Amino acid sequence: MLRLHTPYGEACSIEGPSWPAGEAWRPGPSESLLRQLQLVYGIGPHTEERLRREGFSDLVALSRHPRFGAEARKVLQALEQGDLAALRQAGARDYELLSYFDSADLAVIDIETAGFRGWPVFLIGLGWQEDGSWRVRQYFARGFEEEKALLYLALDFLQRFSGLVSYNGRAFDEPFVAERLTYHRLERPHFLIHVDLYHEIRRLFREELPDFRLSTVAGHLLSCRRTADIPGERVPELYLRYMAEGEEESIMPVLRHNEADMVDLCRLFDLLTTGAGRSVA
DNA sequence: CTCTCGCATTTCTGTGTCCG
DNA sequence: CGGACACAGAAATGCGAGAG
Repeated sequence: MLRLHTPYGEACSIEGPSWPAGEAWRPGPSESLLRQLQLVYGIGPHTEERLRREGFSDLVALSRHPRFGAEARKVLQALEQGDLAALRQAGARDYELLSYFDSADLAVIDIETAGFRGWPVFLIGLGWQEDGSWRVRQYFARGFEEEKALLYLALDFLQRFSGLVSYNGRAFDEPFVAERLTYHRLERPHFLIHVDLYHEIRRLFREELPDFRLSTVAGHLLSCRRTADIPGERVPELYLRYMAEGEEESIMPVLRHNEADMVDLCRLFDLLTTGAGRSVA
């Protein structure tokens, strides 16, 4: 555990594991987006199927259609220019816009907090790709008084990334951190894309999984079993005990839990984007 | 051209589920 | 406990074909 100095006091960083990443992709419009006729206003599932039967297999073909051609050309232009706002407007999800980003521009994030609302954040796990490898790092606050320094360190590190990857982070991690930044009068960072794997995995594996908690999903899709992991709801209790008693042993299960979540998240990301990550890290 | 009917799409409303 | 999103079903809107 490394003690780091900031303008707002001290916090800690912990270097995590590193392992080979899945194959990188070439940024640009993706094939699957080009085949999505429903990006054109006025086309739903039924019309898309009918158009396909008539031979309009992608947006390029549809651009010659008498009725939908003009609108299809607009979508094509947005695809070529990488106009993320227009593509979102047309119905593209952030996951589908990933192809416009280099994998090195994305940071995976998972936070641990002392409670659900109004409580401080005390641990921020970050994962990223560097030279073809995944790397994981944690920023840790040993007490509530170190939260601002922790946020400063995480923010400083995140500056080099333009996108976020999380699990339920749109609803939890991002608004939670935003609220803590406002509390500490720190500026909120802006990301061009936020891929929330929770919703994507729910859509893709709706029929196959009993529930969609991260541990369940990782157990099924990554064939990994966590030994002696703590459930998330015990995190606040263990952190409060750690602060009261100062015993490093009480917080170790939480640090390991967050690290395991981070590794699982990075590997799930690899699995969805490149099909890699099935092997045990 | 105008009106109407039937179907497809969009919008609205409600419910369930994850995160510590 | 709050908030974002997916999904499902209902209500509203839009479009095109056919008849007068």
